[in-house]
Amino acid sequence: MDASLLTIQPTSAEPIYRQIVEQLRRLIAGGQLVPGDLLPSVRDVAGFHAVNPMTVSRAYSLAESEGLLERLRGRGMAVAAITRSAQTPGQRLALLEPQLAALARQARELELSAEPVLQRLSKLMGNGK
Amino acid sequence: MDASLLTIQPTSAEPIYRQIVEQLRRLIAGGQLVPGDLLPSVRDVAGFHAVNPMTVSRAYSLAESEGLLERLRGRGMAVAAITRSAQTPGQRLALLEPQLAALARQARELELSAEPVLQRLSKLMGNGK
Amino acid sequence: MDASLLTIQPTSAEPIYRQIVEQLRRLIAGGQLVPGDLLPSVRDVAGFHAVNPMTVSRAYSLAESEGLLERLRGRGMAVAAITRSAQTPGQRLALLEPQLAALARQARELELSAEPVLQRLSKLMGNGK
Amino acid sequence: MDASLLTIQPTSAEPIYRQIVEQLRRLIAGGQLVPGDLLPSVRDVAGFHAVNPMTVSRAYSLAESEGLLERLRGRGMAVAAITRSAQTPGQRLALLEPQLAALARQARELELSAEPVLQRLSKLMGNGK
DNA sequence: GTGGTCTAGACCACG
DNA sequence: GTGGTCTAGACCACA
Repeated sequence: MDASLLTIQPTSAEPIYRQIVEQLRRLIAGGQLVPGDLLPSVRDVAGFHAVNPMTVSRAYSLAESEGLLERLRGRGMAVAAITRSAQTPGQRLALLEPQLAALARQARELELSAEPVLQRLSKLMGNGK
Repeated sequence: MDASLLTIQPTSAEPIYRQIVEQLRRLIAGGQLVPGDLLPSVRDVAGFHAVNPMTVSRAYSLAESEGLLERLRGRGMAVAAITRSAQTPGQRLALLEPQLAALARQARELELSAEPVLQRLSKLMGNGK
Repeated sequence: MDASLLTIQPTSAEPIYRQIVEQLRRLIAGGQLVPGDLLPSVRDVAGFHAVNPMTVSRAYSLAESEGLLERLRGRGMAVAAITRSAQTPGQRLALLEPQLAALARQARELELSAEPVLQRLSKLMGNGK
Repeated sequence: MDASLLTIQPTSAEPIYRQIVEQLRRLIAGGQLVPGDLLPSVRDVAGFHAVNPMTVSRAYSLAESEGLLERLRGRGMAVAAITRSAQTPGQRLALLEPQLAALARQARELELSAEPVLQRLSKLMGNGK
């Protein structure tokens, strides 16, 4: 598990710590990181990507507080065994409500009808899934 | 052209001034605002939405510097004549692409299938439209 | 003397009233307007160029206070008989000092040497004059 | 890179924030600021020139939106990598054209011949340079 | 430490 | 009436 696992774009509008957390979230959800996997150390990641160690540390801490990672004292951070998927699909959908409402409003401002928007979104989501 | 034209969410992560600029961009692209239309005055918008006039002014100035609006001295701000309104629906849909992509990504992270998300969005958009 | 004598660009960054004053100054300096000439009425100018009569009036008043124009009661505004050219050339050059200093500073910021700047200015001034 | 890099004239008709943006544009075009150079912090500039930090911030933001500067989060603002510095002297001279034209016009209005104006400017620029 | 955003309130320029 | 500029000061996000 080396530091090159992560991709960081320092010029992006998205904060670096959030880039890391989001990537971890995806890597875990996608199975590229499985429970128990050890993450590269803060120092390694910071050195490899030339970012502030505090930023990496902050990302790890945030991921830990979300239950994505767990701290193994003396060994580092590892992917947590506990998953968040215990929530019901309805609860998870509810988390998207603000984004969905914003999207609906924006489409209305653009005088777009529902059909093309839904079609495009469907495509982006891989509608077979 | 009254101040209720704009929607402002003070609690959003997006800065107020940018919410305004983005909305103007969409309203113009969608043709709800056409070249020459006079916008509500800075003071009207500020009063109506209970925000600081300078915040609105900043939005208008930015929109002007982007070529969206033009100043009619002593009369206010108007939708610029040289504007890329009257876009095709496809071009307008493209303006939503980042939001759609983000939504798709988030749904994937939440392990949500396309169907319930599309259904909810469809309802929010008034799917008959 | 009709209203078409003046050119007004409402979209210019230069205030309308100043556009008018500056044009009057030039027209008088250039001899196109000679002392005694009657100017078009405020109402004519305002109507012809679709600007606010108050703006034209303000310009005329300003020109009057500068000694460019004089008010002939019941007849309107006329080019003043008194000229300002009584000043010595040295005094007039002194009026340009701030602009000259600013230009020198800007040229320095651009790492431009004196020669090309002087050459260009000379050309613009019609160096034979 | 200290705050004395910039010159601010609080009494000028040109807004302070624009004075800053224009100076940055020239300093970058002239090569005195090269891509990657870190600018003095908003607080330093504000303190040094006794202006409000927000005024400086506004200037930096504008310069960023123009592509002149880029934000290095947590470190400050730097001259953008994608920049049109290294211009030819001719291109740099062109940036002064509006000022030169205005000066020529004003000299003409003041009935000044080219010679004394050029002489004075030459002196101000240190004509040996 | 860095810049970003917002407020409250003043004053100015323009029409 | 319109928008523009600036100040003083607060709070936040990010590194």
